[in-house]
Amino acid sequence: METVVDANGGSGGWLVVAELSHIKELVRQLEVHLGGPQSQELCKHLASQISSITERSISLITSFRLDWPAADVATTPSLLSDASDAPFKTTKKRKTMGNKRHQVRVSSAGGGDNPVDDGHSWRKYGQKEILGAKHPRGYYRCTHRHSQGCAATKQVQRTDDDPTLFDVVYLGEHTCAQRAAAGQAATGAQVPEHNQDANLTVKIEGLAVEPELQQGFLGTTTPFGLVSTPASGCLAQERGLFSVPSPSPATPDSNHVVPFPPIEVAGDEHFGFEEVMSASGEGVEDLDLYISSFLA
DNA sequence: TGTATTTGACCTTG
DNA sequence: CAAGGTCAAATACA
Repeated sequence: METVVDANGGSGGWLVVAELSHIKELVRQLEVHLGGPQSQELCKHLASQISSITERSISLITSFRLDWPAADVATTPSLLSDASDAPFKTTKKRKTMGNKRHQVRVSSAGGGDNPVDDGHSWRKYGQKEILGAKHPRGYYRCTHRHSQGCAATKQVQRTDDDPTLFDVVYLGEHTCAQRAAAGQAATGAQVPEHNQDANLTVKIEGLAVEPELQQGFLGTTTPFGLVSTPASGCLAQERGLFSVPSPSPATPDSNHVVPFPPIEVAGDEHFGFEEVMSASGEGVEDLDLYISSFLA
């Protein structure tokens, strides 16, 4: 199993997260050793490490901001604005159901139309040709829409430049009690077809820094901060904690689904990772502030 | 036979 | 009015 996770088509996003995770750990150590017997030397050493890692993170952030594909640049500004929630390359702003919106970019090596089993069972209810896009957009709603009134929907669209890549937009919150089923879905119990999680690559457009996710995400000890703990509920699943079938060894031709918090666009209490990256263009001091918030 | 998908029509929004 | 989003009848599939 090989896991390819990415913020912008490279490995920079995860590297930054790994670095930030490292910083957080160092800060924790710093707090522990403050006032201790050898605190001065130790704290100096830790502070110096924090400083150098922070600088590395800054350069990483800066570099993959420059690496942004044109399509993403076209899309991203709208994602950062509450007033504009048009997905992908659209020119029209349209109000869609619910306030919650997350976008992830997912790749399917299997080549199917449904790129990822995200732990929920979805029912397709429409498909539409989108102006300016080479591929139609598929519309999915939660299978439990009628039985439990679950309002979650998602939109899946192949990217223009890479047919194996999908942009997936999650809209609305899952209110269904599908938690148990979601766990089973990783083993193929709930999703009747297109369950390709044995052959998947997930590329992350960005991440939201949510308190509960920070803890799981940054506090993890797995490589690149992959969260292997089960999601705490339907909501957490919906927020993009993709199911992880098994942490098996990497092989060149297979991937597994990666848990990762996708962009959360609407939500006052959260800020997106891309906002952090935007801040990098406005000076290091601002960025440090953002990173501080990130770690807070 | 029940459930999921397809697809054209209709609705909503800017 | 154009384009995105949803509905629902027809169809496919297990």
